[in-house]
Amino acid sequence: MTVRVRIAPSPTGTLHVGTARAALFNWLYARHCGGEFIVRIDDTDQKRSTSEYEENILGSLRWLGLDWDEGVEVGGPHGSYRQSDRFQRYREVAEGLVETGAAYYDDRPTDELEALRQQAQKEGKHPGHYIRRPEQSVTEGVIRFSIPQEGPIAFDDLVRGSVSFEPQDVDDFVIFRSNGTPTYHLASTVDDVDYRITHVARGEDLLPSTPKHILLTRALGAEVPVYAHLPLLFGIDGKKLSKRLGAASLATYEDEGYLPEAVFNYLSLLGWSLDGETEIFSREQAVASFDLIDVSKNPATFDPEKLAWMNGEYIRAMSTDHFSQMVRPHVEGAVGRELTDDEWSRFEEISELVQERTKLLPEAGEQVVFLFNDIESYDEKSWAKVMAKDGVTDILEAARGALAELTVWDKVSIEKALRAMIEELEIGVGKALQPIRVSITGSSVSPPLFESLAALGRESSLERIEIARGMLG
RNA sequence: GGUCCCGUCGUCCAGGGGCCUAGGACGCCGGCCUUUCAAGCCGGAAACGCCAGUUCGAAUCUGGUCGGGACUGCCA
Repeated sequence: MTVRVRIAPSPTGTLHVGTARAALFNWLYARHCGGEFIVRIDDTDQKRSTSEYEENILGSLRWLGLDWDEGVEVGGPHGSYRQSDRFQRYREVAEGLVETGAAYYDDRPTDELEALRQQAQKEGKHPGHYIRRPEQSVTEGVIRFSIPQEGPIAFDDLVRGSVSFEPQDVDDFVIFRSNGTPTYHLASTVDDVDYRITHVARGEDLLPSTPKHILLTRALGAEVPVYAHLPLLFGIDGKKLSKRLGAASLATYEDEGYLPEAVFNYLSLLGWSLDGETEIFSREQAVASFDLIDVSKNPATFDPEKLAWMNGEYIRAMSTDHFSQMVRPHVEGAVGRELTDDEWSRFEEISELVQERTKLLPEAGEQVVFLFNDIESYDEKSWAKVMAKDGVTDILEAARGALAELTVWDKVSIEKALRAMIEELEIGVGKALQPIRVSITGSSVSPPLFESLAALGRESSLERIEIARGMLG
């Protein structure tokens, strides 16, 4: 039997990190088993669904490298993979279930239902306890699924083990709304049946809904899929990862300069591990050893710091050419204009040094603006720490003198000249170099100085040292 | 309130009766390297929620307890 798994995002928002992780695990499982990964759009909530969100979601999945074998945009043998195209099908199923007696119409008003819920709660019972099939049958309103009050509903969850619910604790849930649209429970279950989904790996928040889906599936006369309820993801504050806390949307990570490989790698480590030791690994390695049975049961906290570290690892691992190419838009963004190829070659002189110092792509831009723009203002702390000191004027004058004599402007000559100067002045290397650094980069933190001077060029370097010297009075 | 799920360093993940004086990673602290910052290298602090039981032996099995979470909608 071919493994068929799916991710069924609902386009009521951007792709959430938790959904992305669920998609990732499904994808990994499909690839590991040589099965099929399906992307379906659960847009039964027509009020909140938009095509913009759908595009965002699909774009993020593609960015992560999760390709799908069937689904929206790529098609497949099961017709449309968008639930809004299948409302007729759901209506037929719902009405069919009414005919067989598995479901019933219910026209009781909301406040009446609410009263029943409160009564049940007061008695320490499940809220849906009294919301069962009424004596008097009606032919309009919502359609509710009638929970057979027989034995417990038990199943073996791939990550949780055996789980069981008593039928009296499962409410007669609505499968079809009075406005003629299906609910999530109906549409999702019908689709899983129609599309021959074999394994349903989804967030643990859906565990309590699983008995409903199992009963529905059985009422449809279909085989129940294997379930795997994935642990939830939490934000660093210990609360459920939410949009309000920022960065819950995968697209944000793309914008902030994270690499898809790093995000893929990091996400796969939330609730799973390759071997308990290896942190950095390829997609292929993950595919080779991934199995839903190995997914951990406990919820995980999404740690942006570890992601950032991992992103840095990936940045350092790429070729410098590739890095330069990736980082160019970020550098141009920081500089504020497009750079000519001539200017760009200045960056390339020190790109390797920048690469080592970059965790997030945009950081590279900040490190090298000094190469292209004049120093508008010096970093306050840097100035106070290194420039507002005795002897700095002498150092800058000496440095300018030494550098002005150079006929060859490259790293080796610059270093030689400056070291000779330092020896003459009989001061510490750090003490001598820091004022020069602040003069030409505006900050006490920068890429290595000799290379920076070389890349900046003779004219600008001398000029900046002079300007800084002038500011000291 | 009810149902279900979960409890190993601050965080993520190993360990599933003896190999555990509990391992790896991020972060943190200290050191080395060093022209700053990174990177790299070396070292350190840091956890089996608690109580019983089973057993020669429990982080691992069982029960209870406490804590956390999810769900409880004509959202998904």
